[in-house]
Amino acid sequence: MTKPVVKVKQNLAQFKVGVDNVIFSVDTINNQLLILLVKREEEPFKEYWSLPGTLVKYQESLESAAYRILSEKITVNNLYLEQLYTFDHSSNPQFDRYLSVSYFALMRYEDATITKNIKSVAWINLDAIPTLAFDHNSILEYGYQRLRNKLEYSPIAFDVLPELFTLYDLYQLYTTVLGENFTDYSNFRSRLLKLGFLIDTGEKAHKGAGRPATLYRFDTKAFAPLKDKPLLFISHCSLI
Amino acid sequence: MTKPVVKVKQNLAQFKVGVDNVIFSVDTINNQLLILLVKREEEPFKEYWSLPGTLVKYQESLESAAYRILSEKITVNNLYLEQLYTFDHSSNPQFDRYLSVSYFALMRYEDATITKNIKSVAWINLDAIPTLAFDHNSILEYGYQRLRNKLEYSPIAFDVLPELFTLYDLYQLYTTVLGENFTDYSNFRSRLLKLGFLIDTGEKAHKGAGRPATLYRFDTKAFAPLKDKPLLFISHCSLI
DNA sequence: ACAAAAGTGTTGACCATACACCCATGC
DNA sequence: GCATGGGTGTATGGTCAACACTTTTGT
Repeated sequence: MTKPVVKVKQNLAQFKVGVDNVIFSVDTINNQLLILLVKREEEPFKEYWSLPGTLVKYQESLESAAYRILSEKITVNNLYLEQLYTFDHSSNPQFDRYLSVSYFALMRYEDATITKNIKSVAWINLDAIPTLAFDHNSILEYGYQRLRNKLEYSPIAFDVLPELFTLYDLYQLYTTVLGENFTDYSNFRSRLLKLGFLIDTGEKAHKGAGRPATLYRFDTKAFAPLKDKPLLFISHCSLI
Repeated sequence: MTKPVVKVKQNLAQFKVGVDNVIFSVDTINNQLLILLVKREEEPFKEYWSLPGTLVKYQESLESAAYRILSEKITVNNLYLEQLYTFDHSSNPQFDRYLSVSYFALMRYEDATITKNIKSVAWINLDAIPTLAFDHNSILEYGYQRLRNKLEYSPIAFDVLPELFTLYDLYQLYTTVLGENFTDYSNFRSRLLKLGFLIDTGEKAHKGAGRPATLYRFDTKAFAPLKDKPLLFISHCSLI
């Protein structure tokens, strides 16, 4: 960043800055991808659903604001959050200019609970998103694209899963976001294990009937050398 | 974006917004990747090199500001530009808060000329970047990562190349950015042609001795169905 | 004729896919 | 015993990297 220079102050725009979050949760049980939306109570776009957002306060960083939005609506243990894009809105020049910095977040549905006593906040299925306030539909679309890319190329799944998880948990996370037909479980399994950053803890998870599943742990150190390599989690060799 | 709501004005931060550009140019003749830097003439960081930046004026969008920086320093025909990241700087609370929105740009070195009469602006080899002002070294690093990713996964090369180009032009662009050993020319060639979005114009480029090269054109329509497919331009199937 | 630049072809090793099959547990 | 969920194995076709080879031009 270039710090403001004193002598050129006259033309400079003053900005208000808002943060809007695209918050995804993965419901692996019902195989749903959900978005957290809030119903607006004021004009403009009164009664429309919108992405949860806020204006940035003094003494609060952008990222803090993003986390504040989250914590005002839900409580969650494991999540992934990153900045998405900054949208510029050349609004009426008689008002302050307005910038919207969007963030996207991912978590498991089972792991997130909407704070009590908050009405007009809901998890809505990605396939059933209505027309949202402002340009939030396109922000959401942009966030969904980023989510898919991140899941394919980065180990964000392990920020979202608990410390110990089964390979089936992982697989379900992937299929819910990317669709059922990106690869079958058997190949997914051998691919991930071959990469060598999943540690067999020896512990087993018992889920009712059936053979108990091995619990794995993500090994950050073993993953480090692969950090800059592309295309780790899914295979996309076929060009068509 | 959520529009400012009137009743909660007291706590809100006011921002100045700056734009900083990471401007890459590819010198395919000398196989160099260059960055446009400017030498600061004021404190802080006087005499340090820095990324070209500016504060955003009234009536000017973020992207306009990014283009303004460019056009004040260089003239260029074909370029690719996109937003990179928004950096937050919780500076002294008695001053306005400051946000830096960074952009990255790519062009060919042959195609870009530094505007006359501008001193202390230079193309500097990526391998010889000094310590820059502020946190510009990390912004640059972030931009370089994005550049490599974009080149691998998106057709940005065709925004940078002229309308008609040879496959060797394209290959040199890739090797200069990604390094010599990502694939050899023969394989690069057959891969790209198999994808079917490069049109043989029939025209030939004569560069002194040697067989004349076929000039190709990028076919946007033929590319469209591949837009959302990952991993088009380089192969990364091998996991190690 | 020869060098230089462009373009083609071939091969072995490896990987992805699809699918069939085996294992461990609760009831 | 058997349904249920977890895990293993294998054959086939495709892809890629490496490298040798051919074609077309200028001098």
